[in-house]
Amino acid sequence: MTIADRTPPDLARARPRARGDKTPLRLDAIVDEALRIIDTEGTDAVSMRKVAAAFDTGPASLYAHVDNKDDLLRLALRKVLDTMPLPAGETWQAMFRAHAHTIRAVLAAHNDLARLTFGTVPESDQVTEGSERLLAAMIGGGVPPQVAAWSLDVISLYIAADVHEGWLMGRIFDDGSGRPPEEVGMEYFRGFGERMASLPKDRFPTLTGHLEELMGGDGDQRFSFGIDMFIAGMAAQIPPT
Amino acid sequence: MTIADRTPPDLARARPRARGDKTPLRLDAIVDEALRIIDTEGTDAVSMRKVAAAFDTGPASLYAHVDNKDDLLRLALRKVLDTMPLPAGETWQAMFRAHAHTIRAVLAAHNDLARLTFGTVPESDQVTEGSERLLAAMIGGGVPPQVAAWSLDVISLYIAADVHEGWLMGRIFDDGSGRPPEEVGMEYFRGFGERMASLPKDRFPTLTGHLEELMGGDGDQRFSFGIDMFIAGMAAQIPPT
DNA sequence: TTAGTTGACGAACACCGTTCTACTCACGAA
DNA sequence: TTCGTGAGTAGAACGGTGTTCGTCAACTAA
Repeated sequence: MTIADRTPPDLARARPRARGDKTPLRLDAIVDEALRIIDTEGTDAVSMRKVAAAFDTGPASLYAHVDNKDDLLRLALRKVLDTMPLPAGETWQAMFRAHAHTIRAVLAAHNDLARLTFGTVPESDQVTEGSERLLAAMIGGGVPPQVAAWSLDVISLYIAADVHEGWLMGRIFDDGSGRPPEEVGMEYFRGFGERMASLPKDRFPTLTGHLEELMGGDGDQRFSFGIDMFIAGMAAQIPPT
Repeated sequence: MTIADRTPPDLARARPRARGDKTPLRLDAIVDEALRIIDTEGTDAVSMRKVAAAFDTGPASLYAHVDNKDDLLRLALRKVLDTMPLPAGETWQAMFRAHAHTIRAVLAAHNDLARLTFGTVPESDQVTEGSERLLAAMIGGGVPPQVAAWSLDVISLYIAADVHEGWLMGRIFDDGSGRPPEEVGMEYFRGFGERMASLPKDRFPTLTGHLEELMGGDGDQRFSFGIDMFIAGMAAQIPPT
């Protein structure tokens, strides 16, 4: 996900047409349905047939409104990005940190939607506005412009990856067995911890000697850690006054 | 991609069975074929039918050797991870930086294989060995153990994401039109630059005032930047002696 | 040698994205 | 107001997907 592009002004592309006693199809309703499926079942569960079924029609009807499935997913992503709060904070560090957490929360609220940001330029005025504010704060705070500029891309990539991986890990815990996710999760990590503990101590003395550090921390803590390391690294690039 | 698990000792699970005058199926050959398809067409191009076709049989025949397609992909990933060079360097920083670049290069040599690492624990003795060396170097160099431990996960995630995004961007440039990728790429970035330059200067003064920084740098430079920021951030956690 | 196990494999299932074609509605021009 | 046309709706079909089921026969162990 790199620097935002402008949001095109008009989301409608096809005019709704009567459908007997059914509600005419509208692009925004189609996008909403795609997003609803993402929110309940994840991005892979979105199929043109499933979206169309929600409108009691077949997949072919959607192609008057979207180019293809990727187009539909792109529009779903855009809808979410347009809800992104703007960055705020007293210092560039506080702003950067808070905004990173905000982006993560917004994306994470939509299962693995975040993966749609990989390799794309988000089409959202809101995100562009956020980038402007963040960039201004960093540069105003003394961060070299090149560092500040590249940080926008790098941190966006990191956030999207973190959300995506968090979602995947969550699916491991929701294994469909009907058992509570907490139970599945504890079992998973117990098994993993046992495998780590069973590493040969003579071959892997550092790993086995720091199991607590390696195994400790939840996803939020690890994410915060990564963001804080990055911020500290950027701060170290500020020339002395 | 988190800390490595031990590589199970034996890759074969089914005994090859005669097939008339055809070569009996073997798991390692199946995995090799999957990897070959990844290397030529990317991970999505791997289908059980396509893999099976290489052995002049149908997809059902593969299921004696792998549980399912995900299993096959997991084994392909493992094969690549087992080729990962071990970290080396005079300082923990040099080692960390070099190894990050090495991991990136190994993964990037296989199109979007990197995405298979998201949300998984890699089953590779080689990767475990590498983690041991890197962790020892960092802790030996004064990095707090908790920082060092979490850095392994965070940086692996960042690398995989960078490789994956790099691949996606590469696909944009290989648009199937037969035009040289360099030409397609230049056109893409020219278009993007024009859109950035067309942002309203009064609304986005910082973005428009730093187009050169925002647009500059290739994927390698941006990756290096991210790694170096992270290393600098970690170094800032080392207590004064 | 015999019996049991299981690898190989064809058929089929349920699903997928998309295109093609026909019908008909809605809009714009006269 | 009327008529022509473009395009939204939608069924059928194409070419594809992962996987299961059932059958045959190769292989191994006793």
